Amino acid sequence: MYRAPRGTRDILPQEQPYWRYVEQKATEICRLYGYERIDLPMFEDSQLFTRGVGEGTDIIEKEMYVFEDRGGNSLALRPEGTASVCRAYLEHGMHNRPQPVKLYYIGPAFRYERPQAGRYRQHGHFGCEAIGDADPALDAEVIDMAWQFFVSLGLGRFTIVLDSIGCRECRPAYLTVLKEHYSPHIDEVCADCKVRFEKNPMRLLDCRSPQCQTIADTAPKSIGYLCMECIEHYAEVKRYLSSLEIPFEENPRLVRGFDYYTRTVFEVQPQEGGSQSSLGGGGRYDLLVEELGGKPAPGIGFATGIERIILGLQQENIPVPILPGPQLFIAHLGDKAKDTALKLATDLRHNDISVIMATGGRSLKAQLRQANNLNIPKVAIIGDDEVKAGTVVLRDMATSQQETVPLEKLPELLG
RNA sequence: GUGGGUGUUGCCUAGCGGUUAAGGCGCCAGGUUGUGGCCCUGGAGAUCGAGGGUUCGAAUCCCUCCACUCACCCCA
Repeated sequence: MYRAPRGTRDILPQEQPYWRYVEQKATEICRLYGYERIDLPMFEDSQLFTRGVGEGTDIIEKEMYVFEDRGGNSLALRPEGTASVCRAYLEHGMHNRPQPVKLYYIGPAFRYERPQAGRYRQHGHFGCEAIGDADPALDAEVIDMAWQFFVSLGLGRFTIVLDSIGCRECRPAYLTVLKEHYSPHIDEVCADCKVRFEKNPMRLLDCRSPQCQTIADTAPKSIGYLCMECIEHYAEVKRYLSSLEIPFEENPRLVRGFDYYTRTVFEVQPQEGGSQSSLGGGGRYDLLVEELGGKPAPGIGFATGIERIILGLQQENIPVPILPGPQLFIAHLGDKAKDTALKLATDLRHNDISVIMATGGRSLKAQLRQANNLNIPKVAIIGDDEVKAGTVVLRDMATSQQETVPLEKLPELLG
């Protein structure tokens, strides 16, 4: 028997209310903040991600679904959305639109990882990006947006963690200092850190291996080596956040898993419970558009994992709206009645009434049982008598009351 | 990639060396005429994750593999 591939799953009807709820909250927040929806391809030229996200990252090195199509092109299922949005920004000349361009997307992302609670190989992403403005007020607005999103969902137990990791000007000097701190101890650190030291020294900081803790704890922090502009930018972001009364926690070791980040980085972390350390995250990427071959344009954005949000909703017992089911079930007895029933179902649907008609030639008893099991509030019963009289018996399933009504009165009785 | 846990019908579970693998939920049907839910009766549905081994005999013991799951790593 076939099964869904490892790390993928079916989102069954009973779970749909959660997805609809999250999507509805996401689109609502985006509407309020003036973000427009963009739908992006699920696969791209794999180079877009290797150049954008960065070659030294886990996502590119071991988690990307790369494949060659029949034309010999190297493509990759998107592991995240930011690179694609930047590509679209360039491809469609969006620098000619009023800046910043504000876009959001909802859809799956793919990473080849060992699945576990809240982690899938295909997972739902909601993200938004503002490209074309370096104003720290925009950083604050994006963080505010993430905050308001989680608040509007009803989630209570989460924290915003904030850091600044410098820019093209100050990062090189910082990395030099960081490497100087590590080089006397390079034999003591874990195997991963030895690689990080060479390929991606920023990542040394968020190693959690016990043998690296002391050295990571005592390592110089990026915020101590920011240039004047980055210091000011970071101070402004924090000032705006404070005036918006967004609580945040600074963590000088927050690094994030993508190479494109500059200056502001942040993460939304659950305070407890779930083993996954992040509900969402984002940051500024002032060099990415340029790195992808465009005229320089700063950007900032964030992305969230929908499965993890839903997990949080379920853990916190947050009720979500139920989705409406059919309003009417049509039961019938006899061939003529069946003809009438089929036509009635169609007429009612034209009047925007959701109808299920019995099929399969079952007894009336069985048809009513089915209506009951489907939780449909009203049943129209049509037999030979009703066909002759041009009526139906309309039964209320909750009260067991029923009355005979003319066919043509049904739309107004149900509408 | 590394480690732990678990695999018996659509779902939950019993059985842990000896008849046709049992029960609950759900599904389907019946309990006289055209009426659901409660109750009663019946039915369908399981190559006991797969392969191999031990044994007169394996769902049950052993080995291998696979899947699921949780955690690490990393991330949404």
